[in-house]
Amino acid sequence: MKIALADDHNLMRAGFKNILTALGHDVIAEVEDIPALEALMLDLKVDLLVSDFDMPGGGLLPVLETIRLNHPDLKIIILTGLQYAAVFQQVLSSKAKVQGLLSKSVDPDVMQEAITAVSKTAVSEGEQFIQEEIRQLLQDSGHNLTKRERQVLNLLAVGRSNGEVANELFISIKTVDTHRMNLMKKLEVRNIVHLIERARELGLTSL
Amino acid sequence: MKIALADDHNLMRAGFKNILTALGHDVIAEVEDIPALEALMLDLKVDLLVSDFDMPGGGLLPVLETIRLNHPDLKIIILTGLQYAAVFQQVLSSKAKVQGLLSKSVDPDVMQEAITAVSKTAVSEGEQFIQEEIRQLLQDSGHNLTKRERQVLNLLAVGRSNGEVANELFISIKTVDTHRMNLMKKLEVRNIVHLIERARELGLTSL
DNA sequence: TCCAAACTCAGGTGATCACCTGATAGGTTA
DNA sequence: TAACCTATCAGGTGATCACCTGAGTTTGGA
Repeated sequence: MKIALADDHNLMRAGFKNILTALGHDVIAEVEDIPALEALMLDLKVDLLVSDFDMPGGGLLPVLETIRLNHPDLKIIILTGLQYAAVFQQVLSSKAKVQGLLSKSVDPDVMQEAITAVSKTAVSEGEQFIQEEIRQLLQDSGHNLTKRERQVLNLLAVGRSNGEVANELFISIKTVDTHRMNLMKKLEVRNIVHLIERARELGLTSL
Repeated sequence: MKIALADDHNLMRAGFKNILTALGHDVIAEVEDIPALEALMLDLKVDLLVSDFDMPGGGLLPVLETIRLNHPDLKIIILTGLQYAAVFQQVLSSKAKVQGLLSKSVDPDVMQEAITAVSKTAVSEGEQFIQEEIRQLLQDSGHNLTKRERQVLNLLAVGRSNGEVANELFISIKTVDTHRMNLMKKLEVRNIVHLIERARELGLTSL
């Protein structure tokens, strides 16, 4: 199996490479940020892409979606050190059609299992190998914010005041206030700091 | 060289192990959280401890300080994925007398360099191998919060209001207000969200 | 087409925040 | 001893937050 590796941590990459090589695969390319990944996949042909989720240089998913267009059969396994339910949801529901989702704390054994499982089924079948812990986490998280509420939350999370949010979204301060109140009710908090904190935990902000 | 490895990410550990083994060292123990590390080092004799900084189960440095008491000659290299100046400062100024400080994005080559350098000098000499990037970061960061200001900041960072901080520290709300104002001046921000954010960037909070 | 949800906005209230000046007291260092 | 920093607290002001009720409009789905 020919594999491309993406991770911004050298040591992590070196580790993967060793593990993957030990499993009999060929790591034929490595990159350490999003732009490099995008460039690499323009003309490279690999069977599997193993990529870290949080790398510098942009969002991973949009790039993966682009890559997917030219590589309909490429298997993709994503690793992440993050523990936010919504991150996982984003990954799983992305048009990039990711086949595997693992936490970095995963056992090498489970990783091998994931690779085996992923390599056996075609991308078109839509099968996904999701680590047990992640599956659990996804079940536990229940939130249902509206589009507008997410927008407001994102702006609040980067330190905007009610007034500033109102200006940026072209709505009244009072409307922002209402959204904020609804957000706090839904997320069960009583001040901004906790609101932001909770939002991050759920991965609702744009990080 | 007999080495103990501590990291909560299995893959990372596996990677280290491969690299270290390739360099001719013996990884004779691995742990994945702070309590396990503490327990392990009670009676284990190794030459070098390679440890991740941010692991579950408590703060690393206090445990290292305890370990140091029984292992005056133990070499310690710390790795971290965090990019906060104060984290580095804490590590470097700790009584644990850490010999090496590396980012996880470090080159395996540099890691080898670090191990070599560390293994050559005695702990008592106080030499420290610090990765170039970290050295840079340390130079760029200039802040000087007082003890009380740190306390207040830590409480604010976990979502306490002025009044709550006042109660917990047995001081007046007005005093808290003054501290808060001074904090905002020193950290050059204009509201709590940014204050907390900035504090985290600098690693001033207790994470 | 009709309902429910989402989005919008207003009015009001008390608490808290952000910002200021000024003051007292203890500790450190020059 | 003087200068300085730290920590404490007070008074005040305008802005914002947290919380509530109520209500009109738009939108999407049944």
